[in-house]
Amino acid sequence: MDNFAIDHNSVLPLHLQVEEMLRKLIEQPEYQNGKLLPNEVHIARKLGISRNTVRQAANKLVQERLLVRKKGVGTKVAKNSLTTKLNKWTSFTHEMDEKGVVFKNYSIKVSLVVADKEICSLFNIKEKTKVIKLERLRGLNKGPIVYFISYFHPRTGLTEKEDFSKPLYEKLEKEHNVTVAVSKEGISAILANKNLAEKLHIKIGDPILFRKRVVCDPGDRPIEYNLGYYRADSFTYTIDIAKD
Amino acid sequence: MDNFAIDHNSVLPLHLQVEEMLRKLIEQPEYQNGKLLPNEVHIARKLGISRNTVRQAANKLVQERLLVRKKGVGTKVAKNSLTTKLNKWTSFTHEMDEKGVVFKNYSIKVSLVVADKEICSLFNIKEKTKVIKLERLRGLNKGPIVYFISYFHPRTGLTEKEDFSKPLYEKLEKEHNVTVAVSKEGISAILANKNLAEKLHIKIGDPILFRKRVVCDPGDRPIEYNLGYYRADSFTYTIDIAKD
DNA sequence: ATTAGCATTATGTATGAACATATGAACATA
DNA sequence: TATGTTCATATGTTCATACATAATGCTAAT
Repeated sequence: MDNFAIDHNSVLPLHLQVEEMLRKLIEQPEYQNGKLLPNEVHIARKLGISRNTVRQAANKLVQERLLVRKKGVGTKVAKNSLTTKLNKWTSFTHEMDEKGVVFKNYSIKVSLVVADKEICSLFNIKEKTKVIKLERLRGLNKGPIVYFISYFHPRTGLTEKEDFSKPLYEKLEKEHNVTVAVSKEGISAILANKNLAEKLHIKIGDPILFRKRVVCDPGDRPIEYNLGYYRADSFTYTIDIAKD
Repeated sequence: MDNFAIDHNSVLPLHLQVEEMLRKLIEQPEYQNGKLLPNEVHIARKLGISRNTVRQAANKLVQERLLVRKKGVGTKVAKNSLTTKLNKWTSFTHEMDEKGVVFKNYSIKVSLVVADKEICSLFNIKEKTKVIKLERLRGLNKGPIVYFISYFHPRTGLTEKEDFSKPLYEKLEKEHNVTVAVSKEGISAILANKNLAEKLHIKIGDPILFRKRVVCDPGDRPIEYNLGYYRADSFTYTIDIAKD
């Protein structure tokens, strides 16, 4: 911390600078081993900024469970128990949202296909019924992250000519009066085959997080059958089992 | 909001009072439909408190993804997309931690059992080797939440006489010099049988979140084989797939 | 020796003020 | 019509300050 300086002229807000500083600081073995961090007042004075700003920065790390504070005692690095690093992915997407960096579509393909047995029994429709199939490759600017395949129940009224570049669930709600709620999910890990490897810009045999999902309306009627293939590097996945 | 008053004499901090107020406020249909909340300055003036305190309260909800703020525009309720309510469980446990309310053991049973085939192959030990089996029923004051069964690799040096009421992984690190890191997890949902229903205080047939987990040391050698049966009501589970 | 109480320390809560910056609307100009 | 300009607005950042409260250890009274 000693050889670290705040740049008051930087476009980066002070609290973000301090946050970065703290992240680096707490990597040091002493702090990993449970030594108390310098106290807030001390840090503030040392960096020549307000205590509030230091707190604002530290709050972020507390929120991420990297730090634990104890009134009257001090602040230290959280025991690296199993829960550490847990919220990496969710907070990542949230931050992207906040900064306006959004998931974008790399490519979209819409087709009308004959539903296979699994889909027919899931959707409870006659065999050989045709359904809309949507394939999307999505990711950030730096590259694709997930490859989605979706099948939609005829009930949705979606057609082949639909503009699928708009946000999907928003579209369903607004234009087709269909509200959604996930009901069942299953996840597993698979290895990339040639097709997936090319799409996701990874090597054949690289790990992929595979998610199978049935999206239903509030009445628990299936709306969408969704297959997601995620690049597994640095990926944290969250499932919601809550019913209410 | 109008018929709401701040109690400066309450033991409850102001920001918590405001937080509660906001939670109630945003349940109203108008705000659910996208209407902007009253702005921070207005709320502050109205309640007779500082804007910072209002912000502190609102921050919590932003953090939970219940609210979204937009500079120069205002604050409104987040679109209830699929991610809403996602972090309920993790944030719940975190808050319990902060308040010192901890998971406690309802019952503990330790035994020495002959490892079955699955465990032997997983632990890479000879068939019929005996291993320590630990059964724990854990939860909060209001009742049990999870039933764990753990099998430990002989390498850990754990014995039948061990005091398992202490924190498990802490114990392994300090007393047995074994550091842990989860390596593989699988989760699924099952229905409660008679045994589980009795243990978890639920009805037979109620949903249970089943987690199978192999806990390894940093060298990726298996330490523990863990089966967890979680009450599935209001339960949100998070998996970390990241490797680094 | 044990305990009650006190001082110290660090975080927790709260205030009020000021300026920065993004947004969108109204207005003006080319 | 299209493009700037300005302005009001609401959130974002930062500051200095004050007091509350929990934890810890020391000290003095029992």
